[in-house]
Amino acid sequence: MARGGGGKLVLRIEDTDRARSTSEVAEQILDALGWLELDWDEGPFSQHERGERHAARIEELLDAGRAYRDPATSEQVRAWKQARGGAGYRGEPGEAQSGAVRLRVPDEGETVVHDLLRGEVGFANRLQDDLVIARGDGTPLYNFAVAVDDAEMEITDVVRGDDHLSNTPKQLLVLQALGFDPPRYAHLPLLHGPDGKKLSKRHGAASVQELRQAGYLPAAVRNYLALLGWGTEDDTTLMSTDELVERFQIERVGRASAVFDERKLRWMNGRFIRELEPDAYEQRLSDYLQRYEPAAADAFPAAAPERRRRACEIVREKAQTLAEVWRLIGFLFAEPVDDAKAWTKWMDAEAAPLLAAARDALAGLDRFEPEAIEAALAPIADAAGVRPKALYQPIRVALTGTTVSPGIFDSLAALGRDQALARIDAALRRLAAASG
RNA sequence: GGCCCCGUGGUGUAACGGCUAGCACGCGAGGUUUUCAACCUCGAAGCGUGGGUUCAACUCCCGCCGGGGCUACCA
Repeated sequence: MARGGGGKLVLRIEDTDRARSTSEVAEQILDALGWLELDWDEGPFSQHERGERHAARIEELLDAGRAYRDPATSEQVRAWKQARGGAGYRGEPGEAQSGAVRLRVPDEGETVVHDLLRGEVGFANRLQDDLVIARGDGTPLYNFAVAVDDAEMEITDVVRGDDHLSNTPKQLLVLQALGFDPPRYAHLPLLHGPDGKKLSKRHGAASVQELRQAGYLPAAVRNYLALLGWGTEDDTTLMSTDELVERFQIERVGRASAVFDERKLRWMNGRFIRELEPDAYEQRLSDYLQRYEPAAADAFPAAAPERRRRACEIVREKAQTLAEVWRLIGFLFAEPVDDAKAWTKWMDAEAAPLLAAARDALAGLDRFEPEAIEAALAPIADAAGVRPKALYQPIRVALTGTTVSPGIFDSLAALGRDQALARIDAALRRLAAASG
């Protein structure tokens, strides 16, 4: 956790899910980390070794008399507490040979968590139950396993969600019983979804994948996330990852939970995506389409490099996410889509002569480039005494099938003269057929 | 219920106890304009609440209200 280099971050995947195995969850999380462009390796501790080390530590505590076996059921424990005004449960050390293993918690004093963000948070020991560190069958429980792993893996800093703050005294008690020094703790505020519910770790991994699928760039996601619960003194909003690393200070992170607002992420992503170099843009887009856009998966890579580059150029200023791109440039790689509403709105008797005039003007051009195309088309609407839109929208519908596309001159040029004329001709034929 | 954390506009945040509480997203109104975006200008909108300390409180203390977390032989 050293700032500015060399630090190594250990991520412990401790989540399980009834429907999925731990390794599936791990795979998903690692996939998300890879997308976020964070390097990772699996580390030296195997699942099997962990189990043996935990068992040894439990024995150690049992032998030292700091833990004991207790057959009490949860109902009995509840009754015990009820009878004592909610005091922490205390079993009968030394009696039983079976049952869960409980750690003996001191009756006096308090266990205080030194948190980087919240200062000292104290928990009275007399209110803390003698916590179960292992089940009757000997398998360890979370709060015990985590504490042992932290100690044995020599974790220096624990940064995790706020929801673990009240687990921390339990872990501290385990560490204390085993004679280990505790790591430093920082409990970050939780994130809430737009629905007001908390975004849990389990949803978290899925959520990063959703962000990926929604067409956001890793750099934008990192920037946005950093600004949740943290802000700079000088109100800087847009920061490269390098700048983030340089400026971020965990001590400045706020303590209140934050609501995840996707609209701001969209805006931010738009800023990042427009900053991308042409090659990077095409690469990102290509990867995205390959993964999420079945209709484009074959068509895009199969197209001529020149066309792909052109498509990226004309769409770049318009799309805020990668997910919006195909909708805008698909017409360059496939036939026009069928949008009945667009057709009935713009393709009428008034459109036919305008389209025909546009077709002739385009056919006569020497250079089929945006400026030349604009110069050729602009007079047509003028001469007919109609708003430019009356000319351009029918052309757009003829080329793309819809009313939304990149700039019409750019679109025409990118499509090329042959295809552009062919599509306008097809539209004219369809118009003629309709009018009988 | 008990324990713990938190509370600046709709959202995310900034502000040595001291300026008309700043910035960003979003929203509204204009502008630009071939669609949708983008972009430019202007605008509305906030310190949960009641006390206390102080010359002075968003900032410190207490109560209340509100939100959240933990209260498992789950992680």
